Amino acid sequence: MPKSGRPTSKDVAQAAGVSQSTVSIVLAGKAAGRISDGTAQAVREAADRLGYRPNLAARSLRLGQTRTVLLVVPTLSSLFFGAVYTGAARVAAEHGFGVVVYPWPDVAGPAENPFAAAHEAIDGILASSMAVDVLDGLDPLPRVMLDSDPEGEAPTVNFDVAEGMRAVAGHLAALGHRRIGHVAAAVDAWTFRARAEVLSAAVRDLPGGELLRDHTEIEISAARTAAGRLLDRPDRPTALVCDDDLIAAGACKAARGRGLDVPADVSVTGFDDMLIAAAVEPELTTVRLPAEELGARGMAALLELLDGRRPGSVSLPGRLVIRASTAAAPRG
Amino acid sequence: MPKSGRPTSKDVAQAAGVSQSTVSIVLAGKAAGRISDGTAQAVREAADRLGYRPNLAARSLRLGQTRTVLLVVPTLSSLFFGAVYTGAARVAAEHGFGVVVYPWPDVAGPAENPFAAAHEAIDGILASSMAVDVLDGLDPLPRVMLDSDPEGEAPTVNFDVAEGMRAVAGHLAALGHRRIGHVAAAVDAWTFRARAEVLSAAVRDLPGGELLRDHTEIEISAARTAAGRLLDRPDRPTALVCDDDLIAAGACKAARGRGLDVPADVSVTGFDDMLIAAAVEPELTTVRLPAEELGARGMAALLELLDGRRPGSVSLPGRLVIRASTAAAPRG
DNA sequence: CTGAAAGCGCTTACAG
DNA sequence: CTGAAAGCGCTTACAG
Repeated sequence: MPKSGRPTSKDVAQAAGVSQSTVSIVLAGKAAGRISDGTAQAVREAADRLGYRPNLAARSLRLGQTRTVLLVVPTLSSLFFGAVYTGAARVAAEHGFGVVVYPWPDVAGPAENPFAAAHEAIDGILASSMAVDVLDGLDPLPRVMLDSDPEGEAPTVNFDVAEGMRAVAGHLAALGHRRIGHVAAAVDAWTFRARAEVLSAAVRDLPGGELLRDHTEIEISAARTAAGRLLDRPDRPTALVCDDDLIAAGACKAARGRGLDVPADVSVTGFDDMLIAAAVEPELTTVRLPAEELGARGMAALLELLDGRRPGSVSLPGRLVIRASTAAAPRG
Repeated sequence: MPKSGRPTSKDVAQAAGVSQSTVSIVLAGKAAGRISDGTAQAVREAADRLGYRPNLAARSLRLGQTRTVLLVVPTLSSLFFGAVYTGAARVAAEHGFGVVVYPWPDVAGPAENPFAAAHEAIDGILASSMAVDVLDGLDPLPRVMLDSDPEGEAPTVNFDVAEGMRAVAGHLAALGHRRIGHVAAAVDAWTFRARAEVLSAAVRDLPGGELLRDHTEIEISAARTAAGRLLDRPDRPTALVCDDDLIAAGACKAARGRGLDVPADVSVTGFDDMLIAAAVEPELTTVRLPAEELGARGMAALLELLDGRRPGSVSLPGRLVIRASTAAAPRG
């Protein structure tokens, strides 16, 4: 009978007429061959009756581990990271782990670091799409980097963005586009640097190819402005390759605002294939990035790491999804 | 000097030549008038030098509280809940609390309940947009309900959706619309029931008003189908009121697919004013719901509750945002 | 097959 | 102004 508040294992022990150790062993599922069936049964019944749930703080303290992982993402104002969380949480749950999301530095601000936070009681870290080195010199906890520079110390799980971007370039080249605008994300992250490099190389290798580049925040109205600058040039590109579906949505608005038809006058491509790609008209040709799988594979790798093994780095294929925002280049 | 792993307050005490209690008092910021400045200084230096951070599990165990709150949301596949989290986390951080997100039952599945999860070491619960009674009979932890039926036991923080829906109806009525279709969300939640009731009443009060209603998941292609059913009726509505911006995006596609212009032939309204409302063309007339403030006010209320006070229920105004998807009803 | 004891790292009365 | 001690609730060697 608990005096007050939540029952403890001591209360269960008393109710079942056994010792605290017996309760612990039974409820941990380690009774086999150690505790008689009758006793085990009595313990479980008492626990049920009292509504006993173990105090996790005490267990963590005793065990020196929390079975909780911190997922650091740049923002939750993007469906992408919701999907990463979902994948990570699913795999974690299968192994009795919880996932705590920490949007950083978006919400917490750069001053606070993820490890000074109140929910810092964690066993490991999964960090997605962080600017280079931003996590360096912080906590030495086991860590897997998602969608990040593979040159770092920690194991990575990445998308094959190079392949994705080459597919975009190939698709546009086949449609006869030669003068291509890159509406690039003004974000210091590995994935965007990789995309820019690959696109530059692909256009360079294209006979008569010419690349114009401008930068923008990943946000519709800023993207519209940046894309507009490209479209207002005398040597107007016939295709706009955008680093994100949101940027592509802005680029479509810029085109329409200038009386240009997408895709008849300008082709536009996105990247990610999030919800918005299929919401706008015309629906976007884009590269599908399996965000949920990124989270799932990342968590699997972190669990390996926590288990003392050394996971290999993983690269997940992206896939070109051809929809209605690309068409043959207009005759120049 | 820590033997291995993380330094503890004992290590800091030894390094500073003081007792563990002194370390605890100094680092908790309670030194004033109790510990000499020199000693306090020495403790802080030693802690810095060793890179000491308190073990949260131990602190939680000792204090009987975790300074962590669980935010239960139906899904993270919606920007709305990302915004709720952001607001809640900001207020929580100001009070030294952390927020753990738990998408339920979307990710965890209905079988698992939020309190059996590994990250269950929490002081209170913030639950947003849950189906009625779904949390009843679970953990008796202090709780605030967001965007939920105000008839329940727990304090609520809600949007004034009635006012928002009346504004939509008034706007359409002023534009001359009489035959109005409601593309309603097929989701068992207070907010959607409230919207349906208010819209029904508003159209009933409109001379010559007629309401047609169909239901859909909150998802573009399903919404397109549902809106299509309404548009295919012989008594085709001249306006489609949608329970969500995503549904409105689908409704626009349905209209366009039938050669109908939005807004010349059909007006369409959304609800929420999330990203997508300004991404599609025409941009959506919709009701802006301050999701971040919902999270912030909810957390403030929960903090009050945790503090032993009884917070009042709050209703946050929505605001009609008129954009390009509504226009005068076509002459019938 | 079961129990008594120790100890994880912290904070807080209490003693001096 | 500072220290020694107790105890939060758990799990795991160890003893019997």
